[in-house]
Amino acid sequence: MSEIIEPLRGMNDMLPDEARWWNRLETVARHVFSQYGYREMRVPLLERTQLFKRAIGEYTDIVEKEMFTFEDRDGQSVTLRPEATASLMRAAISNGMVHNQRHRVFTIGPMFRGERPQKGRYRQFYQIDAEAFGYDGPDVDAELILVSARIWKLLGISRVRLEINSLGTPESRAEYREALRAYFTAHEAALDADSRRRLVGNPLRILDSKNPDLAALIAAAPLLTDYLDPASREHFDALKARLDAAGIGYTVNPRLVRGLDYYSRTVFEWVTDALGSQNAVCSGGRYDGLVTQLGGEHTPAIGWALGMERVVLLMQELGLEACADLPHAYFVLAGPAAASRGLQLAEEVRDALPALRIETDLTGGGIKAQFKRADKSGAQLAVVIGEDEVARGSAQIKPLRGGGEQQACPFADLAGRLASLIGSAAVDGDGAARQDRGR
RNA sequence: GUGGACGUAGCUCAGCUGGUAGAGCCCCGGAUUGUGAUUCCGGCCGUCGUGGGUUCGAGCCCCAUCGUCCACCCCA
Repeated sequence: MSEIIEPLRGMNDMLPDEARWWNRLETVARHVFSQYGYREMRVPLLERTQLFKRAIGEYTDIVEKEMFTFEDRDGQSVTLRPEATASLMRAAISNGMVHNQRHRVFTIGPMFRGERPQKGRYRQFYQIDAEAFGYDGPDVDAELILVSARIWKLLGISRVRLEINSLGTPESRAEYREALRAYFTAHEAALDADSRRRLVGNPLRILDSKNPDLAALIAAAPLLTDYLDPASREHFDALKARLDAAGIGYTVNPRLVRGLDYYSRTVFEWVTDALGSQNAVCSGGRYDGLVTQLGGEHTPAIGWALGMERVVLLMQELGLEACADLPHAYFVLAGPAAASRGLQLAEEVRDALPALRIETDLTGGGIKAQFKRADKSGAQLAVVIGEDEVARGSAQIKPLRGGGEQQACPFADLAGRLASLIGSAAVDGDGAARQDRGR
């Protein structure tokens, strides 16, 4: 045997039991997107490094130290996308979608960031991204938040809280940045090393510090809200009114600044207290200047990204349900003739009841062993087909959970009998269910 | 990138002050003839993360390395 090849740090394999949760989340998200007219878009995972530098900002942590960047065969610098918005907007520009047009889109897929892994933070991680471009009013800001809120609602997620803020225009933000820099420079002695570093690069990020020693100093710092230009303030007030009208609870967090340079005006973040340190499950904001930065015509835009592993973790923590994938019926097939006839019967049942999950025993082993597997599979019913059954043209159906007697069922009635035994809910197709393989 | 904890069978873990490894689960088979989940019996499973070092001897000590987890940082 050769040496076993291990996966890379922070790269995870997703096994079937885990994937059930992801499927549930993705199914719900796709459903909600279709309800609101958001259409799917898929873009490359690999882009020119320059795209991310220009979009996210040269001096952000992501670009400075977290990107997977390397040279391709032609010696050109390429990067595995650390987030989706830049790629999506590049694609929108490349394909002429921003010339006096409006679009609402979403994409689902992996992102890559070379951070030290911990709970809810991995080097390859998955996001669901929603973006709307071509709309400049606060209505679209509200709609995007409603889309995310509806995903929580359908999933049954609680313990998430919405925080919102407005960053204003780049000009008012610059003015505020200088005010902050002046304030913190005056108190530089009280700052920790990280904050001193941020004082030079991006003083707004000091506001995000988790250091309790800095809490008082930060609380007394100038407020972004006081520097907001009138148009941004009006926009923000209108968004709040929309949210109030829709019954979406939120708190205004004047210290919410976000880490990507391209944001302007509205920013928001859904946070949870159930996941430890990585508490942001979905966040985003408006990026009206990005398209121009990427060489397109001025196009207002806004979007959010939802961290799929964080939401899955939250679903599990809250005891919610995943997609059911346990078979409804398990076919026990004893003997060569039965194996062949059984597969054929299973096909007929699948034709008649498309939502039913049927697992056939493919081992050709003894009946006892097959029954053990039938039980282990979690199926509700075992359908037994052996030599006798084939000769008689009638299967035996045995309930494996709860009560009920084993009964004979002519092959011709199999689909109908299974449908009535299993129940219409399951036969019609069920989205989510608790799975108990045992009792 | 910084700090701390950890890394023993497929899984969860035990292994006392160093003397060349155990349990439960899982899996396979059996407890008379075609029926599971309970019970009983039997079987399979390990280069003790990896590489060095100390020692007569290391899973237990030392160093390095890789990985996991938690926090910082960052952010989804």
